[in-house]
Amino acid sequence: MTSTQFHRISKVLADPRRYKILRKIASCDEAACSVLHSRFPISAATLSHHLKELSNAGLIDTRKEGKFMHIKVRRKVWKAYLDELSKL
Amino acid sequence: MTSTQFHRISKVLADPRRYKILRKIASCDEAACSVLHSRFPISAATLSHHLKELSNAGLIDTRKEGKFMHIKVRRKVWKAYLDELSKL
DNA sequence: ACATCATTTAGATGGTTGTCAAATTATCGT
DNA sequence: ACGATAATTTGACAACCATCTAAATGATGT
Repeated sequence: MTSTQFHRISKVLADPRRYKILRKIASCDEAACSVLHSRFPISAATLSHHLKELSNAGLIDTRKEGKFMHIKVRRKVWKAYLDELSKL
Repeated sequence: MTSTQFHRISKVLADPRRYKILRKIASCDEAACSVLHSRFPISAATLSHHLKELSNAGLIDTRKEGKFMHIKVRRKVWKAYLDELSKL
């Protein structure tokens, strides 16, 4: 894990709502964008923004199926991030 | 660890320089404020600001000895934070 | 009492960030 | 081709944040 990615992940975790979104995604094998939208009291644009931030940080994988977007947590990246933190 | 403290710590870790400061403190048993200041290219006011953020998040303990300030990482809080993250 | 030192606080500044509405894009059903 | 749907992008806005200088505070030495 590069220093750049490490700090990207740290920044992304700074927003409580975004962290909740990440936890929601992590609570199932794969999450649908529309389901996330129905669970969080924010606009579709804001949800899209947060998902982009998570994706840019490398924390999630996304795949499109027709109009629908499916998201899953990249467990290996998450583990690497925790390993890095535990070096403090 | 409360949800509030958890998010405070996450926010505090979002700034790369502040994280470096935390690592520096963690690299020795106890760090002196003046030593930290000599090691980071920021003003004393900015260093003070960052130390206050770290303290408010509960990540460090500070003690005064005359004019000098000494700082150490609260290892138990750090461990609790990592434990929480690993629940994802 | 006064000067010096270490640190903190106050206020200003410029950059960042989460939120929205509106527009846009891509997909699907008719 | 067209309308509806799911999701993204754009631009604006308000709030947040790291940085600075200057001033203030408290401890120390004379």
